[in-house]
Amino acid sequence: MTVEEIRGNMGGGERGNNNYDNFPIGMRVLAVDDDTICLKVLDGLLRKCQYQVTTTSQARMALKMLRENRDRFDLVISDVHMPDMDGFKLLELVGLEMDLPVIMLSANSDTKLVMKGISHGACDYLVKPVRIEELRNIWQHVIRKKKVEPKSESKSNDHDKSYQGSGESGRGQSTTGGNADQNGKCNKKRKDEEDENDENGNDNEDPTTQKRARVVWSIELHRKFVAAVGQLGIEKAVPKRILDLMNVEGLTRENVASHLQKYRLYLKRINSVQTQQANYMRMGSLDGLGDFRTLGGSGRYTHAALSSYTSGGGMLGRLNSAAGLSARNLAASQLLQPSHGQNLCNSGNAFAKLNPNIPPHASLIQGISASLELDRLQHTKSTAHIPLDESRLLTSDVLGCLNNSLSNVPNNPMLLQGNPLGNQHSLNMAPFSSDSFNTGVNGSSNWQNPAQLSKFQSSSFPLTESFINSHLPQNNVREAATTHLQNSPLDFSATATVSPPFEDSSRGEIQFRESMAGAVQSMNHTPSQAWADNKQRYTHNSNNTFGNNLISQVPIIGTASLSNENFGRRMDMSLISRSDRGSSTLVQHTEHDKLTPDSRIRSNEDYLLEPTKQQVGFSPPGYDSLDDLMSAMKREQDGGMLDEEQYGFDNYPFGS
DNA sequence: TAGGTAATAT
DNA sequence: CATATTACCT
Repeated sequence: MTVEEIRGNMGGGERGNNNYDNFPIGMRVLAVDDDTICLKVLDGLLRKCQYQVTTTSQARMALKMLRENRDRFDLVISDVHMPDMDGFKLLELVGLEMDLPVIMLSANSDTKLVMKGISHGACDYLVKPVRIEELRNIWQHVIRKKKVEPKSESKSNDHDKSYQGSGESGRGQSTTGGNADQNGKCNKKRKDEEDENDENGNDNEDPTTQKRARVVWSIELHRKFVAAVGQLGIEKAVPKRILDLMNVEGLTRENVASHLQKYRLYLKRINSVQTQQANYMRMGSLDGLGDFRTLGGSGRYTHAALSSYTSGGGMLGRLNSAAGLSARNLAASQLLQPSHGQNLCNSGNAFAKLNPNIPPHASLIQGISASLELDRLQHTKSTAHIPLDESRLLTSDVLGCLNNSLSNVPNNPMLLQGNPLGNQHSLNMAPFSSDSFNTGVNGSSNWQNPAQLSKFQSSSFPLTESFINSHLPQNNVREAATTHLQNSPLDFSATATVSPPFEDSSRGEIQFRESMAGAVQSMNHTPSQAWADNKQRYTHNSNNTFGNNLISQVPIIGTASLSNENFGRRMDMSLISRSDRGSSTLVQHTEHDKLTPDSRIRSNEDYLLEPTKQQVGFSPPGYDSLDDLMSAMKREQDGGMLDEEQYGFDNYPFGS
């Protein structure tokens, strides 16, 4: 963005005597902190950066100043804890009313707070004491915002657009709705991709440009898409109608069609997973061979599975080999004993068996694991520690009982959002999935991630950090996911169910998100089995987060208590085993992990012993939302369950 | 013309 | 290599 553009975009108000020819210099910053010392320091630092600083120790005053003349400042940097007004409140109001970039400041680097800040629309979250280096770059938030602004398609879509749904009982589907304001603030949208800090001033933001930039299906966009599909009902969701419903300028029917194609593919895959479960259950074969043909979500994966079978030599063997990574570190690798392996799978089977009629849950769970998978996929990209074969191997074998085809899922976040939920569930799930989407995509090569996100990462944000940067072997992630899912699906459903009660949606979302993220992370840890190669960092924090959050949320379902206890126990163990673990390398830490196996197994057993309870707690009311998808799936499943051929989706209900 | 699917491009 | 785009067929 050029200086001129900045000028032009800078709200048009009188700039006073500001000179933007050397932009960052003179940027008008409003610093808010009730602690006058901090404020002073901050002021000093900001001035060192040659910003034009205004300070106030009262949030209300800050708000007043901002309201009086919203063009008076370019950026707000505010403490989180303030007596007269919560920093988040200020953040929210500012975001709502003047849409200035806001940077949160706090001595507390607690994950929750960071999450809350970012989720509420903060462009950045700085931890005190703030270093000047951090402040030197905050101007980029101003640029970023200004650049996103012009394109904002806000008004047309958000609330109003919905409900033109025909006879269809328009389900809730406020998926995006109000949050768009907050989130959108710092989220970049679709095609106006933007570069980080470049003062070069070479820009091309010419809206009239003919070249139809390839549509990037941002989370927002995808949400809309999903919302539209949900509204129409999966069966009636055809490109054109979706397009109408989405009401996104510049989007073509073709774009939607393409996305829909992918989406359907994705749905199928999910469905196939489900089928697999069923099949697996019926066949009950331990060697897994019989199922593999069935299990393959797609041709190539079937092959992969088969080949891995031959090389691995039977499921158990593979179980061992797959888990062998961790087995190294387990003195007595009990958890790799056949019996346990069997148990693991049986638990999955049991689960499936116990809940054959409650697909929604399955989907829920699969969704979660799929999200994990996305994470894994990313790791695959960025790290090449583990031979792909092995990870596959593990997928189809050890975890074959549940989610073998997940590795095939092209776009996992679809899963969670994918279900035409539209109601509270989607509300709850979406944030998580979008997060994982974000997270996942951030690391991918072709995604320009917003600065606040990268900042996010770099500021040691535990969850994100581990999500993005951990060099977790994919196997572990997956195994963890699956193991956990098999063992305590309840935790998730419970969590999801509990979320709504939170005061406001965004908060609920945040918490949910946290807990989910925590859960996910915990899954990484839970199986404990040393995960020797786990180079994760910042784990301690996240564990705390998880422990506090999830556990506090889950108990609503009475029957869940047992699981929760186990969960908690596992978390604790996780904490223990990790407490000493820094960012240094794995090998040395493996000793710690030896602590866990026993208890872990017991935990598993506990889970296994409680299938019925799980089931009970597992069928909360209000799953109507999932009906569309699920009924569709079910139909398909009923029709061709025993005929495996995952390829035979021609009769898939989504078809024309 | 629209939708679905497969091929191709990025 | 995954995913978006384009082409082609119904």
